[in-house]
Amino acid sequence: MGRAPCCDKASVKKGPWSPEEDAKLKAYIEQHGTGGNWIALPQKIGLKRCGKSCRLRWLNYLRPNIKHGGFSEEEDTIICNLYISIGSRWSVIAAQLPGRTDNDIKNYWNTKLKKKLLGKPKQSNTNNGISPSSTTNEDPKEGLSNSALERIQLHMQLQGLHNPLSFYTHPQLWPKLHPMQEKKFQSLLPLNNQNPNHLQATQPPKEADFFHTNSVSLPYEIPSSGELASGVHQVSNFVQVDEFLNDKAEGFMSQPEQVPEFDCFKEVGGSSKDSCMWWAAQNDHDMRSASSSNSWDSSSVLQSELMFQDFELGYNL
DNA sequence: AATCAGTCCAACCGCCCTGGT
DNA sequence: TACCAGGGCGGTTGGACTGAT
Repeated sequence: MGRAPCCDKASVKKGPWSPEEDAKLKAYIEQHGTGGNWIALPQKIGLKRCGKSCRLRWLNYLRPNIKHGGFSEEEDTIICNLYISIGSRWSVIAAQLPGRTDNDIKNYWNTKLKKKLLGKPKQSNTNNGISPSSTTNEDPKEGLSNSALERIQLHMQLQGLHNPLSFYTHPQLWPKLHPMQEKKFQSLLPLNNQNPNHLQATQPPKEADFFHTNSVSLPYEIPSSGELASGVHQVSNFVQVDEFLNDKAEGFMSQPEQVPEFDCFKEVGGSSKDSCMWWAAQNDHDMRSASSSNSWDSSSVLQSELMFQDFELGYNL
């Protein structure tokens, strides 16, 4: 079975667009608009292209005011913050960057920015053995999504830490949760660990407990137990954290009173930009000077509805 | 000069969502 | 309410390009 194709694949042209095809498509849309039907559009103008292909070509290349390449540091900041907050929702991220397309941002992230931010695998201890490349394999179905892993890594770096686990040993660095989220987060903790004020374990975890609880195996190098200080915030099931990060956990959305300020936008547009400019130190990975502010407000995911509104504005040209 | 590996990015694929009937 | 077509989106692919050997 399977869904019927949107067009006759045998009779449509694939591959790179020719200047003539571009000109045809652009001229027609500028004059008549899309007519609300991409599927029928190529037949109208005599293009042997799939309607979806036309739509993609228009949105990603022919649309007016499209920018290609040359991402600024401010754009990097926005992309990074939004990726941490909402994950790989490229269309939403693109809506915050005028002239940028989701495809462009996605490509930029996958080919450049991710490497720039997470760094390449190193033998040194500058990133404590965490290897971005290692997050792309090793049976991801048993653990966190790659996206969630990257976001955790990025957030750790945003905290300006060499040792990712030290994040969990410094409660002052933990992200500020919205009361509703904190309540939900508490429900993910072991019963003996539900102190709403401290989010601290009552005893040090065993080695690698944090990453291996519930047989979830993470592709991280786990430090020795000696590196784990007491007070580690232990979560019983990391998959639940993945859901938490990915906004899958119930009870967070669609309640207007839960919509807080969107910190990352304040930082980008406001004066406290310092906390986002941490990659300026990318060459030496010296994050010690980075802001200690809790720039990652997990509740920012609650802003997705607002961002979708922006997205609509951005694409309803 | 030839070959290989890595990078980049335009374009495609296929699933999910939504609106119309 | 169920079904269907089209739109939207994220993930992936393939080919061109570049740099290293």
